[in-house]
Amino acid sequence: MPELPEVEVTRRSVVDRITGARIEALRLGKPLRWPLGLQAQALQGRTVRDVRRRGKYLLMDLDQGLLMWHLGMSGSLAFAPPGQAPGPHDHADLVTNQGTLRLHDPRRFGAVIHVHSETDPRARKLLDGLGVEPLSPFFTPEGLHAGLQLRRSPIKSVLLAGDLVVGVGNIYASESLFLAGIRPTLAAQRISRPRAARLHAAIRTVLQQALDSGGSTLRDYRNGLGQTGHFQLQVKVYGRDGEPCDVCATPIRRIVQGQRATYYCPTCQKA
DNA sequence: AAAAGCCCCTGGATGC
DNA sequence: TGCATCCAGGGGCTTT
Repeated sequence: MPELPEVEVTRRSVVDRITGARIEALRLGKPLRWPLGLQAQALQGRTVRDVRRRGKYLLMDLDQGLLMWHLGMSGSLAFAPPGQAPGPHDHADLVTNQGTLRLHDPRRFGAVIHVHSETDPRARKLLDGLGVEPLSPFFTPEGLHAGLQLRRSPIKSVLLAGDLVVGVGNIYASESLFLAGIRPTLAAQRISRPRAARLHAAIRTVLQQALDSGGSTLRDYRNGLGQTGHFQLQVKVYGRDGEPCDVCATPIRRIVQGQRATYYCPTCQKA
């Protein structure tokens, strides 16, 4: 679920309130994807300095150490109403003097990881292979084109892989390719320079529009204030199998690539 | 080194 | 209503 826009919306909705907070406890529920790393005890008394985002990871800088969060497929991170006990799908409570940040994650693909710093081997293992941030100045048409030249996989799979450009998940990969007019099955290396430039622009446009809409809520997603996103109301192809394309009325098609659903318009997205 | 598959887990929708 | 099946926004790990 949570792709770059959802993670970024979450970050923005919690950063002000959690920054400067003093951690009283980290209470864990059912096990998440990875073990915490250090002792939850070690977090007691630490102060939150900042919350950053790298790809789909939230990086919470502490006065000593770093807390990494991942929302997986079904996770959301939000302040719990005062006094409300954790439910069956609440698996981590960061209790602070400025409120309790609660990770709600029914499928438990999410993670909370405590490391000494970003250069900790455990952190590096997860962060080192990540691609460029699509909304940063380091994401350029030339760089994208050069990276695509090295890949023979279908462009949709390359976008999803996250080692070239981060944060583009299953919804936004389909949406970006639609906006760029590129067929998801096209081998990445066959994308010309001008089309790579269009794709570059499309990725930025789609992610920015999603950010402006507060992300997409298909089922579980909520921001740090418990609010849903609305970008799902603007999708052109994702989840619209058989419905007419907004542009040309051709029925939208659903295929499977790498065990994930892909949606596209066979008319608007030629090869 | 890149690419393809497998798997983690739970709940909701659909179909019989 | 009950049960089986399929599907889901991610991504690390293993194998080829």
